[in-house]
Amino acid sequence: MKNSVDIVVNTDFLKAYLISKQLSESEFAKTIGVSHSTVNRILNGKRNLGSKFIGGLLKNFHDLSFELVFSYENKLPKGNEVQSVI
Amino acid sequence: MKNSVDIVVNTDFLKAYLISKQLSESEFAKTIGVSHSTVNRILNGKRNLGSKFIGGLLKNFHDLSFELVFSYENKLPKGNEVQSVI
DNA sequence: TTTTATTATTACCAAAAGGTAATAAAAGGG
DNA sequence: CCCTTTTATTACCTTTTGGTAATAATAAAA
Repeated sequence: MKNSVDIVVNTDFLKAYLISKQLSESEFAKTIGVSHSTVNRILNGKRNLGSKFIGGLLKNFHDLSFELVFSYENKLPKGNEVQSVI
Repeated sequence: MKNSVDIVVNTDFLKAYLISKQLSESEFAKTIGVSHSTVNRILNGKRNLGSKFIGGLLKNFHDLSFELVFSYENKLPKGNEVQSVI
């Protein structure tokens, strides 16, 4: 399989945003229409983004634009990940 | 589960775009970094969008913007879909 | 019309994302 | 400090998405 491009979220930005708006992960999750665990895992880098998260966020937080919150990340084909040198 | 928002693609627009650019589904798939079957299923409404499709498209086709190709769709919680009357 | 190549569709399976519910951690109130 | 409430984390399972490969459909060439 060739190189693909995933969408990733700027977690530091989003965490700061939630703090500035005094929103808990659960409140945020409820607003964008996903479960609190989904939000938690995404903020902690344990899950990639799905269409629900992206859509829910952009649809419900009009002060957050795609460019502001998300970016692209090149994913190498299976088995070609960069290995740790340690 | 509450109402969630999915991202959907304007299939008519995208199909017309591919024709205008003389791109087959396979060529398009290769460019955006997903398999041809993924493209086919999305164009025919048999699959929802994933982050790879969205990211691959926006990253590789700079004349296509998020607003131009995608839109939002409210999904009702499981078991609350609108039933056919027939 | 048969053969070959390209394009589109789908069955099958693997990987990833999402939810529920249980648990842990943190914050307040007494 | 103990009890309660809110918030965050994760184990377990279900649903959805993605790829490969097989098949079907279409087109182009001889």
